[in-house]
Amino acid sequence: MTAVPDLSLLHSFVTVAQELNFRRSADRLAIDQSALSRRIQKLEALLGYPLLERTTREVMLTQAGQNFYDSATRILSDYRQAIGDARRIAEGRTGRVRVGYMAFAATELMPQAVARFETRHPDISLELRYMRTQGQKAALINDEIDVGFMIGPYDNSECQSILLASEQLYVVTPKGHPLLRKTQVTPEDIRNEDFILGDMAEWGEYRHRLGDLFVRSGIALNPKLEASNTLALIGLVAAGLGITIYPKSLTGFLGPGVGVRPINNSLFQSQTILAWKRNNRSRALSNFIDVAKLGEASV
Amino acid sequence: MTAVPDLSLLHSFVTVAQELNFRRSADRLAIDQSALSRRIQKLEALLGYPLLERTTREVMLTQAGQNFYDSATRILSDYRQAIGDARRIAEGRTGRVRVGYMAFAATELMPQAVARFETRHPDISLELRYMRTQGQKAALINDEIDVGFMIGPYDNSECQSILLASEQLYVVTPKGHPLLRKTQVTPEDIRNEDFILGDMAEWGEYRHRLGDLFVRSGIALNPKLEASNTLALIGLVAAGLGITIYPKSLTGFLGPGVGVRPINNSLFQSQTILAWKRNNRSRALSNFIDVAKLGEASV
DNA sequence: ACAAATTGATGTGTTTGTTGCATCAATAAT
DNA sequence: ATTATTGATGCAACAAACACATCAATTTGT
Repeated sequence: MTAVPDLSLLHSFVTVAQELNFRRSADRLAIDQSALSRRIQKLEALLGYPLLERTTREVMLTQAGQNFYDSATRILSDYRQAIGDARRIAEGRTGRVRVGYMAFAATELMPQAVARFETRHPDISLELRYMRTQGQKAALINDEIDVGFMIGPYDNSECQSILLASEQLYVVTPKGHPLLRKTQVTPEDIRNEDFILGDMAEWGEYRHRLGDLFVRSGIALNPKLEASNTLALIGLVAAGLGITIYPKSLTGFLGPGVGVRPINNSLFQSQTILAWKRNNRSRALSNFIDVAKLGEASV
Repeated sequence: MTAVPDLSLLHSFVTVAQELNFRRSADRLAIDQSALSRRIQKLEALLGYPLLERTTREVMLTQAGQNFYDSATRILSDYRQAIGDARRIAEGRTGRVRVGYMAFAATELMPQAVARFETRHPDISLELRYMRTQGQKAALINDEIDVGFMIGPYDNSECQSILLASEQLYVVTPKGHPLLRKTQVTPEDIRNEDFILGDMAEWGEYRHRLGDLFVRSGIALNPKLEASNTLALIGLVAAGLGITIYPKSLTGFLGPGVGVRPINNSLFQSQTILAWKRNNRSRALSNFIDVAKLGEASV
């Protein structure tokens, strides 16, 4: 590894190269002229070639010195830039937060958090990535995202999370379905309905959560059909092949062919959490979390 | 001006960021672990923000640290590159030599020197500029060229020169001219000839030199015609309007309409020198001079 | 469950390197 | 000829960085 002269030497040289006068340069550097003279000597000794041509009356740059000066100023400037960049990141005034989000947060929670964040922290860039809950968990562990809007709860020693929203689940039925005659339905009401759900690949975590809910309510969850596409799923419901269950935030996006009713049971909630890795000390991230908390569930 | 941490600190940080272990890093840096620990502390204190997250068992980069590391490696790499570039220039292994040349050197001296130089120093680029002797002198003083092939001698305290060639002067006459009956002519033979010379603007230095020669030979130099263009000048000679005087190296480029004879007098020589500024310490230049010397006059 | 090893941090005396002061020789200006 | 200014240098004083020994915290090995 090549010997790399200290920055004090480099800075001294740059000053002398600008002033072409040791005494004035020494004044600017606030050191003695002799010290500066020795610094330049040391620099040249380390490099192994002269940078300055000096007589007792005049100082001028050698060709190598001219070239080195050009490089040195650029390097010092880059260095200061790097220090400033890192400072901005450390202070959270810039940087980047990679945000994962899934469908249930896509309509309200994530957009609102993002909107608040952008006004408060315009210097911090956000990268939004649509990922399902499972993918977000893996992405968090692998440091591919910094924070994720996902279905909760999530217990993992490496991660921390807060509950952002607990929203009522709704049944989605074809238009004219008997359930729509009531203003709200109970778990009992849907015990014998046919269910159409997204397949495990697409709805993995949600399916697990729903399965859990039904077990705890003493109802069997037997999906009659599976659909891998949301539009297709709603289409199947509208076609009268069965019903499905959606969180409230998505009930406004279902089109005209279906009707919705809330499930009147405190268990039938979908929790959306915000999760991040504990060891991620990014200031930008903590800023994002703070902002996202403003929409936190008051439950 | 922002405080700029020393390179030893920067280098230490880069090492730790790579090893993520203080002891191993200290070994690599060949210093004590405690010294390294303090270096990192000092760096962070200078910057004002932490770069590393350390527990007693683990070291990891903060975001600012990661960013700073990326910048730091690039900066160190640029720095080493700059040192190497300047070294190559200092050693004359790269660089640029601006060469001025005039007509008398254009056919042999300059091309041969350039050819030798390009094989020996392929990394050094040459810039060739056609200039007359007077122009070269001004260009040397003004640092517009590094070295010049010109008519000598040249005495100037700022410049140094070596004699490259001293070539015989030839009379150039129309075909069938009486002087051509002799194998060589004397100054006396041309005492009463009509002379056609280039004008002062084009032939300035050469005219001065010729005038000097004629005075020292006791012969008046009365140009009958002046031409500003070399081809026109030779045309006028071929047309029988007079004779002119050329150095040997150019006698092969005169076309069919004229004849040439050497002037049998040791004074009638044209000296071509290589001149450069004394304070030009460019290694590339001294390399060029060394190569050009190989064609030096043995006189 | 307990001892041994490994982590980074810290207290302390020593050393190395840098500085400022005074002065020098060389050169330019007056 | 005198004076002022240039960068370089000898030397003593100082400050910063260092190695050594040790610490508390934590993991590893048995």
